[in-house]
Amino acid sequence: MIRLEEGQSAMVRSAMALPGDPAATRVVVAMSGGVDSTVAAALLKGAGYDVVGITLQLYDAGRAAGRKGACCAGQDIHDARRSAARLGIAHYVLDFENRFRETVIADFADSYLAGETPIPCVTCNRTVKFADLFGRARALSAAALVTGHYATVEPAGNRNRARLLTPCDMLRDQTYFLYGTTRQQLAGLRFPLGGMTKPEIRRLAQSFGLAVADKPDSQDICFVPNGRYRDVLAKLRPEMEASGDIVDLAGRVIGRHDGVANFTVGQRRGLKLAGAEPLFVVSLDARRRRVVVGPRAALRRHQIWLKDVNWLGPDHLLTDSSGFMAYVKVRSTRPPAPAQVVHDGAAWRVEIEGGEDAVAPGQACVLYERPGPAAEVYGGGRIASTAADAADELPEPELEKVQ
RNA sequence: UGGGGCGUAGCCAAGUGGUAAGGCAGCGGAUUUUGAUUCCGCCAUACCCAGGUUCGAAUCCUGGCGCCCCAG
Repeated sequence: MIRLEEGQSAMVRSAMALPGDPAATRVVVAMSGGVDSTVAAALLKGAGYDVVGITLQLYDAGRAAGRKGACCAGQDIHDARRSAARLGIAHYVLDFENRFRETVIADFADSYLAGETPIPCVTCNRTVKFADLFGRARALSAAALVTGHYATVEPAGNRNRARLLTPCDMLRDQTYFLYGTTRQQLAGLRFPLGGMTKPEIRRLAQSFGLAVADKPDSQDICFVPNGRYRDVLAKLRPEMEASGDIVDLAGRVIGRHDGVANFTVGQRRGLKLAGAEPLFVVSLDARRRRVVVGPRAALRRHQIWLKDVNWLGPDHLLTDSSGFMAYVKVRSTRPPAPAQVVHDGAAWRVEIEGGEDAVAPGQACVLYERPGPAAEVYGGGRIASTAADAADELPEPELEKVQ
């Protein structure tokens, strides 16, 4: 039985921001089998909610069985089931394999085929987790769907929309993977770990006597065994194994590669080209099966065009045709950078003040109110294309310097 | 076959008598709920070959072999 201190319990209820008696309030917790979502379930149970745990089986359980750091198959499902039993909550495992294959994995493969670098986690969150799983939660009369993400949902309250905010523990910020969540989804979502730090979660897991307390954090793409995403692609889309030329910035052929999908913008390793200085992938040309490489200085980008934008921020920001100021992230692991965002009809353009290196089409560009914790996530989109700077020219002095 | 130069790890390259720098590539690890980046570690008992000089040679000498340049 999980017991929380009175203060803790109040904190959890406050974070959940649900009306009514917790005991009469059902919440569905998406339990991946990892520490975070397990502690989330434990906290809710401890705070008195009617907790139902759901674990999704997303891909071939056999292949990933026993693999550390995965989620949503094999060992992780067992971990989730065992944790739920220990917490004394109802628990269901739902087979979403087909749905996951048709949406997340298919999109993953198509994106690579187009010469992009996809983020399957973003697709998974907005479709399988927050659409399909959400539907099941509603069918169970749940007041909210809860996950172990490090992020914060601020319910609508008097405002006409819920807000997505960065968490307290910016080292664990997962909003980069959540920008695609719709306003409607957001209204029914809760992330109770948003106010806590990872070390705190580990300690809580210990104190609750959870077997997963020391389980390693998940990493790598969950449905890719051994981190070799190429093997998965080769099975799904054999045509992606086609070899092609590696060319320099001037278009000269300087090597061969064995499949565009093995590379992403900014990548250094695997080119097998020895030179005076390291070479990086500057762009991919899927149509001509070309990998364009250049020196580090050629990676800098100041301008980005977005597609499939999901807007979560205040609508008044979109009324000014000259755009608005925001802080943007083009990868999960770097702090957001100041930028001007111009929204012109269907087109979204982002001008990053200092530029960012290695901006890969297919990756996400997420817009923030400001850097740091408790900052609003304005939304974001997929990176469609990029330009070195506003004038669409490479910065000459830098290029000369490296030659 | 006159003259000159060069031959050091997969590539480039430092080292001119004292017991093999560095970069690139590669491999391994750390970091990372995507892909990358980054960081750390590993990576020539061996310096084209054979003799010789020397306490000691990749470094000096002799002879091969192989490249390159100039000249005719």
